[in-house]
Amino acid sequence: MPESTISPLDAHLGYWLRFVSNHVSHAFAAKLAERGVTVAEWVVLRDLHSRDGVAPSLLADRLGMTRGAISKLADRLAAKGLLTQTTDADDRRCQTLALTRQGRALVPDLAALADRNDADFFGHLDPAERARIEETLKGIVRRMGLRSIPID
Amino acid sequence: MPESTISPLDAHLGYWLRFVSNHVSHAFAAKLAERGVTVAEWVVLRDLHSRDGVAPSLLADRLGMTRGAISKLADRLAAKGLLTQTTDADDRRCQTLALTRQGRALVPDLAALADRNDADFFGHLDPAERARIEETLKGIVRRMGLRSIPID
DNA sequence: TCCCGCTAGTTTCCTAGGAAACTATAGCGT
DNA sequence: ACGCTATAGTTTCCTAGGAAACTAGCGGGA
Repeated sequence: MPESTISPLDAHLGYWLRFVSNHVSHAFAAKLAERGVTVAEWVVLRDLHSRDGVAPSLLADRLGMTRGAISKLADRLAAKGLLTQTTDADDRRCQTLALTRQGRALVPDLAALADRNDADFFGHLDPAERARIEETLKGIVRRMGLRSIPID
Repeated sequence: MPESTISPLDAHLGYWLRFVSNHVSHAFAAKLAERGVTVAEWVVLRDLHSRDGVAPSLLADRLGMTRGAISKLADRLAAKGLLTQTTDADDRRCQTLALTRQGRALVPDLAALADRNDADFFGHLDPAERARIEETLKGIVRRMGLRSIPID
């Protein structure tokens, strides 16, 4: 089969999506790193900020990570003093993750970084174009029944 | 700071980009896995199919990976019999990576999987919308001076 | 010529996360 | 009450890749 009949990598929309998405994430990761936080950690912190006091397994489900990964992630965040892991009194298998004061205080700060990062990459877009792309992406999520919050 | 004034995760276009992009990649990875190949390996194979006989460091540069990572990746592909690593005769520090017959034969097969994967996610899009998104993404790549082929 | 420095590739150590086995606890059925 | 089963979380082992130290080989300058 001749080279010319085989799709090049960049013939796929998925390629361009990943290309941009990777750079957006890496840039964001670099910004977060200055605060000593990873992207996965940010997602957990942001999630807990809205709905504090959550079971690890629920978090795993929402973030599309395994319970094992969440277990370690929670340990790391606890070690940094950003959240607490409390074993439930009535069912000692379960635990509840909650932000510490420090963790809660950090979130707005990190959210500002997220805003800035998004503006860096997409701020120049015509708002209508931006909205159209967002709608298209959400449409794909709906159409394909995609669920997990993206981490990696 | 009240919860309502802090951007939610999904307020960012980068979030939706990553959301879709992750699922596209995971789906593709699953398809490739049936052929015993990873996404990173596919990218190398496809790249070598166009420009065979390439130095690892050049590949590292193009793919935005470290030389160390390419070194291991090349070893894996060589172990699978898909490429050869030849030390250059005139400068014995350098080596040349080239597809084996088997590696070359595999590429069209994998390219078909890539086509199918892209169609699964984006096939339903109005071609004009698709083109517009691709153009916007390429515009960001140009505007920000992004370089590496996306792997992870 | 001999060293110095540069370059190509490798190796080691580290991190993050998945898979699956494992532990502890709860709650049900008999 | 006793066990069986399901559930929550942990741990172990594995993979992939980055960072940086390391090795080998080349070539230039004194």
